Amino acid sequence: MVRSFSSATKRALIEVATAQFTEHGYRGTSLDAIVAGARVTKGALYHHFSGKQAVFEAVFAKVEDDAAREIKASLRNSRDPWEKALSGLRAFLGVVQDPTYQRVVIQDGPAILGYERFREQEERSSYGIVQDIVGSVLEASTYELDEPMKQTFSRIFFGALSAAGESVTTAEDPSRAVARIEIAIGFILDGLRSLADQGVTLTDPDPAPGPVEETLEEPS
Amino acid sequence: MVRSFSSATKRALIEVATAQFTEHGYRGTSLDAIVAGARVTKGALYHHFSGKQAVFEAVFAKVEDDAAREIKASLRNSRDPWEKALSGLRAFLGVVQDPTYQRVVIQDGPAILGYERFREQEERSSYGIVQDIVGSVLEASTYELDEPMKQTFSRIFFGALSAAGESVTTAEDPSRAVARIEIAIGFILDGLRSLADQGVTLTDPDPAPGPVEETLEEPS
DNA sequence: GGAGGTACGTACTGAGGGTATGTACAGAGG
DNA sequence: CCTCTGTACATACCCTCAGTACGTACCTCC
Repeated sequence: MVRSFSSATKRALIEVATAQFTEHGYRGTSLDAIVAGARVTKGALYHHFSGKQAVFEAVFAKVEDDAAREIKASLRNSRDPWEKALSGLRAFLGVVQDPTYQRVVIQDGPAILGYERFREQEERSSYGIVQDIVGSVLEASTYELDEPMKQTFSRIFFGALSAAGESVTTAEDPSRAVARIEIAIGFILDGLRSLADQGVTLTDPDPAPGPVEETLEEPS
Repeated sequence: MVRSFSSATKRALIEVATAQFTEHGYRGTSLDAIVAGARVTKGALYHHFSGKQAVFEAVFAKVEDDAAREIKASLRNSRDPWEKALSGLRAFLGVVQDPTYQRVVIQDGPAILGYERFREQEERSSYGIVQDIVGSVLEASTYELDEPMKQTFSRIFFGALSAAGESVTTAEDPSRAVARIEIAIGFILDGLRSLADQGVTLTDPDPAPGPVEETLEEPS
């Protein structure tokens, strides 16, 4: 998890690759360009990585790691779950404005890693954080909430945040876009909070599926 | 917009390409495989398309088009904005379970088209629909809502729906996942509705940006 | 001091996207 | 009937680039 030192060559390769992937994307970046930038040859690259995709994965992991670290750091000061959600949101909106994060994680990530691996990676970083926050917020706003529903809400909010973040990047005035997003998310959270006072129950419908699922039926 | 007939060869190419892209993704599909499947040669392909990317764009456009048509059809029966939102949601969750939609639009789309063009395309189809629904729902739930905030809410909801849809595809039991999502979205909508009764105002902060913005302050 | 492992460099191969050119055919005009 | 031109392909070739095979310098430890 530390990824620690590695060799200087490997660090250089990742550094150059990060820049290249950010500027030209995965497809637009050749291994020759990477090794030239790092002042080595393909022999060196293939000594440290199994191929182009492995280089991308290393870059991806580092970018995600840095993002997660930054967001986590922003949560240190908040205690109240609602306040925590807001500061986490601000940090996330900052991260998502980073061109490298946009290109590597959002744009190329799903296609290159494949959706399975992409989600696994996100699970360990930004999504994991969102999951924690959403969980604590929802636990504070309803009387009953089971695990599946918590997952569902987390997914929904994570998607909302991602889309919101992306919209910031293309906005003519990013800072005002961020302000609008905070208002919108805050509005949604207010709505949830107002329901909390009424004590709502949120559980998975049909919670015990049972081992008897032989019925293979055609849905029309 | 009709894309009408074209030649039989072009249709065959798009058809085969759609299948190949769905199964092996953009990178995993070779032009040789496409032309072989369509019983023609590369000469034919390059007569109808400017290259591999153009083939993908044609496939993408068709998939998005079909999806939008399906969702729109589901809205015919509903009049109430809240009810409309729910039936649109169900249709969207259905569309997103299509493997072709997953692979072509969600997974490969952003990377191949580039984020700019990807968004432009979505603007014209699924996102446009979401925008309409979100707009009418929000207009029914607040007294004041300006255009920028409407856009912001649409982005957020669209991201939420996309993420929710994607989570369906990887769920062990998709039908239950859909049920959970409907509950979650319904819960959020309930929250918004409860705020509507209180008459909230949602407008862009600092609507007149004005040239005087010298105050650069650190939020700490 | 030589034996083995690490960290590269060099030269090559193959796949695949793209191009240049040839060709069959269908209508239009003389 | 016969060129003439544009369309709709087919064939052959090129070129980039990921991946591989192999060689080599250096360092360590016995």
